Amino acid sequence: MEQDLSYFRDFGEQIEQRLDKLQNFAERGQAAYPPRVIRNHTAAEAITLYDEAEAALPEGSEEKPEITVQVAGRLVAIRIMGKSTFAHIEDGTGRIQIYLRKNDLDDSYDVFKKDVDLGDFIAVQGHLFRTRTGEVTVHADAYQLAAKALHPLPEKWHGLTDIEIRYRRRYLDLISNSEIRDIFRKRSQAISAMRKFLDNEGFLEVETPTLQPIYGGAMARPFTTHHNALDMQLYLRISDELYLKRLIVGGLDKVYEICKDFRNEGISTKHNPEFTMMECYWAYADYEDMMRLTENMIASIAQEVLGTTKITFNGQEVDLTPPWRRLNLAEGIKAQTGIDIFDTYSDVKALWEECQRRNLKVTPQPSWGKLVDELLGEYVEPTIVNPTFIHTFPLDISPLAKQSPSDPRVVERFEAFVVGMEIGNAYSELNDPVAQRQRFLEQQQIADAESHAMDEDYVLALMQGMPPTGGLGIGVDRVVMLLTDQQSIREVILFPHMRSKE
RNA sequence: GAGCCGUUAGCUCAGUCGGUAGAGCAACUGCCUUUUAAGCAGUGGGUCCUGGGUUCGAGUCCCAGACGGCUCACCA
Repeated sequence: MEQDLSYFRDFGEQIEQRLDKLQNFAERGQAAYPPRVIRNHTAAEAITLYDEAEAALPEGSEEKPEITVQVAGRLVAIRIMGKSTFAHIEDGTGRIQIYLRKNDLDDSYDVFKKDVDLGDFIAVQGHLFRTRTGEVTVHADAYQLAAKALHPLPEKWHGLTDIEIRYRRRYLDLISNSEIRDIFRKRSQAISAMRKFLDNEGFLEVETPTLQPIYGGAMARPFTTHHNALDMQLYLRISDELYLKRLIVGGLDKVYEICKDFRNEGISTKHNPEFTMMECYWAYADYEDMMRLTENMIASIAQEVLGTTKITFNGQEVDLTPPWRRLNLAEGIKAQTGIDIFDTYSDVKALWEECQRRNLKVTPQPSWGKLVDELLGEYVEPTIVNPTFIHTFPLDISPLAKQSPSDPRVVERFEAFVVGMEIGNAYSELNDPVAQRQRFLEQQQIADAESHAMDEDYVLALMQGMPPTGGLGIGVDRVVMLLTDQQSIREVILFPHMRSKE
């Protein structure tokens, strides 16, 4: 069938020119998209090979290494000087310069000048040499087009800076901005390091449902979907907490899962509708054990990825070295505001009036815990730079956490903060089925969109008996933000959520 | 969801008081056999985000909308 190129010709002058060049390859009987090309060395390997061969020569030797390589990559720079040309190709390992001469290549040199473009992939065979300026370069005996690019590359000096295009067409961002590739390499390393740490600690990696009949484990609005064959409404998980704790009931004493959670809420520099969460549960541990686990895990990830636990975030020095500071929530609030949430403001009304005076809003209906949380968010969290565990939370905003034995108003829970950002949340898990059912019922009284749903199937699991357990959730994207010094969560998610055009 | 800012050539950006739409890179045509943001000479390339309005005349002023960024709200 005749190829219809009219669609592509509409993309403009430069695409048309490239289509014509594509045609030229076809007319010469050369494949523009061959099934394979020969590539025996990466760019980095070729350079290392030459460096090492050179170093192996005797001191003061006039000899030069004779090494033939076959490299391939995307053409990212071309400098044509009449009958000779320098160019750079780039593969996943980096860049290498290539050198082409009319003398060596004859007709195919002219083809290169005429029909090969910046952005195309080519395979080059030749011997390595070092240029006058000292750069290891492949002197080409032959080259072959590996894949034609129809679109020109972004500008070579400034790269691609348009944020919208960077996110929507991340491949362009990755092609032209090497520091972006580095961020995502670090993200991958951080997740590997997290797995390695948890595996070493004896945790078992498990997988639990993304599609859930009842959503739970967090206070958030869910995405809903529908299963046709079963004709039932399902929710995309907002958390995997309740499933993981069922596994603790089942005797898997240390489990973790790294997965996407989905929350149908606002988008911001710290929130993406789908985000990556690590949750782990540890039988016979409590929230203080989880603090130690958290600080050791984050420090170990930083060490693995960055080689240090001292980092810079937004110009601030941050030390992730354990042990992290422990700050009692009530004491933190008192220190920043003078408000004593247990004494003067121990009832909702008094605290609410105080918050009103300070122009703080709590929706839809204020409870003591929500007001305390508001004060925390407003006055304490922003002051935190170095990692801090804020612990001992109000009970009414913690329906899955175990009540403190010394004070019925609070639970054994902490949130981990670094540079004003919450990166983790953990507690001694509530394992009393009667108390848990009661807490769910109390949540029903609140009856706002984000109160926790009654989950009788989960209560049934607790009725089977769950050992005392510590649980922890870590916002993986935020940890990556921290490690890569990025202020926006979109910079650490390859394809952040975007509104569709039109 | 609200407020502020932005959207001009493939990319990065100028565009004065409302008066013929500009530069660099990229592209095209020449010259150029060790360059590296190669160089030199020349040429082409525009839905000025979209739709209305004001005006003799709108990239520029007004209104509405789309998309994005930041801040706020909700949240991790």
